[in-house]
Amino acid sequence: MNKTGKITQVGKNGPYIQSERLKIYHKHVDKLVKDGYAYHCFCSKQRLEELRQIQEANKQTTGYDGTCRDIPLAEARKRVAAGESYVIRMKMPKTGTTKFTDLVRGEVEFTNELIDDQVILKTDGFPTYHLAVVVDDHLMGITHAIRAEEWLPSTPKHIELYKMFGWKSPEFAHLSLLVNEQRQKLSKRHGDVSVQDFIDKGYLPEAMINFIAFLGWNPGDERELFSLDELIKEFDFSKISKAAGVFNLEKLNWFNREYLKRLSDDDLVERCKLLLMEHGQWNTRQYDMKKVLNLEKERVITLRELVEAVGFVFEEISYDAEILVWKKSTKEEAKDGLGKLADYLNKISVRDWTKAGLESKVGEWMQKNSLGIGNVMWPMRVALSGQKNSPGPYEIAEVLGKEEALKRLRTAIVKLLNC
RNA sequence: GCCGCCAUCGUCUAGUGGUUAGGACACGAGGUUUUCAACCUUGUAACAGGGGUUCGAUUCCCCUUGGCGGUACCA
Repeated sequence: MNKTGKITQVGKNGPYIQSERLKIYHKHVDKLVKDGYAYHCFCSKQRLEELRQIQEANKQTTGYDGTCRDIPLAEARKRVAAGESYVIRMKMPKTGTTKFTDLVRGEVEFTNELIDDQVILKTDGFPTYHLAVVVDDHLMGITHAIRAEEWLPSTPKHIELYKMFGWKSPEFAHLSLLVNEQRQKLSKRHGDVSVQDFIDKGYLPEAMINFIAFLGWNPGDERELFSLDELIKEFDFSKISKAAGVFNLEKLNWFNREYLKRLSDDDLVERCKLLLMEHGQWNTRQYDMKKVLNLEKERVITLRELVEAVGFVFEEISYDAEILVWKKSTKEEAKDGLGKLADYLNKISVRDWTKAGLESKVGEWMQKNSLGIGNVMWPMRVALSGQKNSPGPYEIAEVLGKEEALKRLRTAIVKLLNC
């Protein structure tokens, strides 16, 4: 895909757009018809519909009844020339079974008689998937058809088509479905979300890949964190599980947090860039983005949550004065402590204004003056963040810088005076 | 209905003819902690049921049950 979202040609077996391959499909269908492996079917949709209803009413296997199967080719051609509309169906053998070895399921066998004469070319001249997949895969040199389990029942049709063309069929591997909490196949119709939705929410691609890969595969030992390269290196069909996997959001969240934690500062900033721009917080020179993002990195699940969580750094904070008071403390103590703290902090040089510097200096100062959690630590943290729950006071102070931190402390003191 | 696939903790799974059935997520408890997270310790929790085969089955076979998928001029 290019920047405008248009699919561009990459391989050397193109064209890759179905409408541009119509001639190819027609050529192959013609061959099948000529060889007696496919036939024109003139049955109307209406007749087919009625047929199915009757079959259902009689509890029979539904499927095409073969009405047009034995129309001589010459006659069929005449009817086509006369303008009758038609489709082309493949002529499934009526006897025997189709057996194949699936790379994940092992031997699978289907009774041919029960398999429908599948439409391979529609009235509008387009192929159905069944024809297209076989023709394309062969022409494009596909060696392994790896697809979801929902295709397993139509595989005999594909194998039969390969035989009709005289081609070698690829290896088949039918992967178990990914299902939702209700254990149904994941689909938009059930309100399930797409990969793009997760990316938009700020899930990391590598976490998604790791998570999904482990839904149905694992290395056989207890390792869980795998990069794409490692997955490729260790992958083995025999280790794919056959049961459907439930898409478990909790586990994805865990993976995402693990990957988030491991991101380098630079990488983290880069990945949050777009999100920060959305919030109008990208071009603020005032703060060091690496430090800002590190503030909340270990407390959130997604990048979007991260950016939202650090909002308090950039925005004017508003909060209830009451939360400045620690649960085991009083308003007076908070006010008093905050006042003393502001005076003390004012004397600290900008050079010492780091998390570690503040921690040791303020710690020492508190000890000397018998101050602590209730009158300093808690109110300070709330004054800086405006939140009951937040990162620690010293790290926020460092990020905000001396000037902004002191401003927020003074605001808090005023708030306490007025309530 | 018919055809097919599948079946170990709630979830993802490891595992073997004889194991205290292991791990991870989630959950519970305790610890650490100025809050929330994080972190550490720890706990609860599974072989769907019934028949075989076998000295012995969670493991191999059959049946049942259950779940899912397919049954289109969709993919």
